[in-house]
Amino acid sequence: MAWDDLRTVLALVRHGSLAGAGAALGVNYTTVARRIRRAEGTLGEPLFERLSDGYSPTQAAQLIAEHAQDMEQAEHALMRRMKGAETQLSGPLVITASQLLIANFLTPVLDQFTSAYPAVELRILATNEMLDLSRREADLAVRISRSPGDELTGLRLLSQDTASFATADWAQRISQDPNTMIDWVVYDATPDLPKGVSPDYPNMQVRFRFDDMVALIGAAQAGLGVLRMPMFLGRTIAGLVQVPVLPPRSYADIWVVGHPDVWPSAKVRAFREVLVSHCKANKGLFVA
Amino acid sequence: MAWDDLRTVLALVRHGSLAGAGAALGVNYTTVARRIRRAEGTLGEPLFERLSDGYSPTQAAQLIAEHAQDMEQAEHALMRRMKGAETQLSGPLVITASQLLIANFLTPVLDQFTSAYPAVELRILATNEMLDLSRREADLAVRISRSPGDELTGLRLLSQDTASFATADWAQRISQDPNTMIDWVVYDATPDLPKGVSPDYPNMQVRFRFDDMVALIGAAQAGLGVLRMPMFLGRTIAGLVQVPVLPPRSYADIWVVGHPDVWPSAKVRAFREVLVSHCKANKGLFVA
DNA sequence: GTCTTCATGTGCGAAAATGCATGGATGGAT
DNA sequence: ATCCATCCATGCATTTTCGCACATGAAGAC
Repeated sequence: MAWDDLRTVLALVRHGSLAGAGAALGVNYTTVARRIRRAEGTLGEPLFERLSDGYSPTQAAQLIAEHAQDMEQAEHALMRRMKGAETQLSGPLVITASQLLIANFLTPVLDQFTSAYPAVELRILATNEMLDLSRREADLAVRISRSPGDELTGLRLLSQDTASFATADWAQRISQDPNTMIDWVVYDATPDLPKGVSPDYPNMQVRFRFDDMVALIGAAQAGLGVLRMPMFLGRTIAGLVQVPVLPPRSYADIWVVGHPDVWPSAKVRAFREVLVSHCKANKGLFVA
Repeated sequence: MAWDDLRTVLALVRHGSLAGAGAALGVNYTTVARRIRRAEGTLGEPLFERLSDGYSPTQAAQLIAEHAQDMEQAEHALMRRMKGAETQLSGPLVITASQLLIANFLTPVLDQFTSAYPAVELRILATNEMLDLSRREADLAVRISRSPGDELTGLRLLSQDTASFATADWAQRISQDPNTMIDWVVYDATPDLPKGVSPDYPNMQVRFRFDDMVALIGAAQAGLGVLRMPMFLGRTIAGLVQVPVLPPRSYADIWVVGHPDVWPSAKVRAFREVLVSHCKANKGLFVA
């Protein structure tokens, strides 16, 4: 039994269509179709029902997918360990962090790192998604969370507070009349007003909800309302000043996390060192 | 990373030479060389040192082999489970048992089974080696042992005794004069005289040792001495009769064992049924 | 010393796998 | 009702992979 055919079956079970599986495997979809046919011939058993809207796996294909998944895990473990054993400071390195963390705090780290190690091909994945470090979607992640997560190694970089920010216009209005109606712009995931608002400001309402933090910041910059955000963001972003509506409040820590297999790699360690020193030097930015 | 290349690395680490690995994989050895070169190119790292007497794996190759072994286990598990899920009574079925058990007791089972299920391509591995049922070297094994073994399912088929056998000539000589010198021919693995010999025969010596049971039987048939063997064998083999030198003694049971994944297969079950009924019908052959 | 055996590299032609383009079917949005 | 996106099957040209034959080098048997 060809192992690559097993992998192809897994991809097709996962994606449900030849095109999807082909894209995932980096081959033309006709190749997927042919490999499936070959596997069916080898096993003497149909693996998929050809439906008008895609391939539907039979029980046999599901069984294959189940075990091919184990094989895939072994492959990932292998790749992680090979990465972790690397000693040279060249070649690819993949880092992930949230868009805002990168844009507003980490750029000096990237600058310093690529200057120090020009042979490393650094790739940045600026996304809010939690990439799977076990599957090598990234080598190292900077994350805001309460703990590094299962089966990952982590280093606590920073403690941080959140506070409320708005345009200078709002700041002036609020200071002149604490009873004025204060508009909030909030993130979708937090449906209510932030907890811990000061009792000195009795009139508040949620004016807009956004599902995107960048858009939210834009709204605040445009004067649409007050926004709760991490201290470092409010201090960094142009056009916003802190307002006393929400007193500073401790928030989740910032960590650098990686898979223990990958952790010892020379490149990963080098990046960590630059990162840690930059964080130490800028501790004050994050707390009230 | 191509999974089949990982498998090729594993094979080469295991066998140490292109030719050996090629034979194990069922491909030409030049193909092995090329796949290794390709894998080295993909990983950007040498995997083997080319020595005059073969390929010597680097640490990276050993790491690959380690994980490819996990992948192989997953493959074996898959194949076992697919086999176990088979419901049709056709196609290949592999049985293993010792040479002597097959030649002297199991032939009626084979006859009956192939008559009842002519579409099954039955393959017999008549060997004394303990084949690895987890690796699908066989689907079912008839074994003489005290237990079915780790992670295998088993069914106790028969209890059996051993006793001493020799030519009629020897039998007569012994009965005429219990004090005559009695020669033994013994199996290599049991260096001493069998335990439990009757005190009625004081003069005994080991005359020959053999490393092969068939040769041993030939020696006994040629009158070279007395041989301890399972009851059913002594009774079945021409030219030998039981002699009272070694009173019948209980020996290890006969089991049919298989991997639990494969056990439910229709073919495996069908064979088991024929086997069990033949054993039940011939229970008496095995005990004194 | 020579011969045999077992090991690896290389070049060439056959075979297999792959990508691309075309054609056809289905279901949902407009 | 129509258009469009998405899916699949097939045929053809190209690329890649593979097996075979031949050459070579080292180590052990006689």
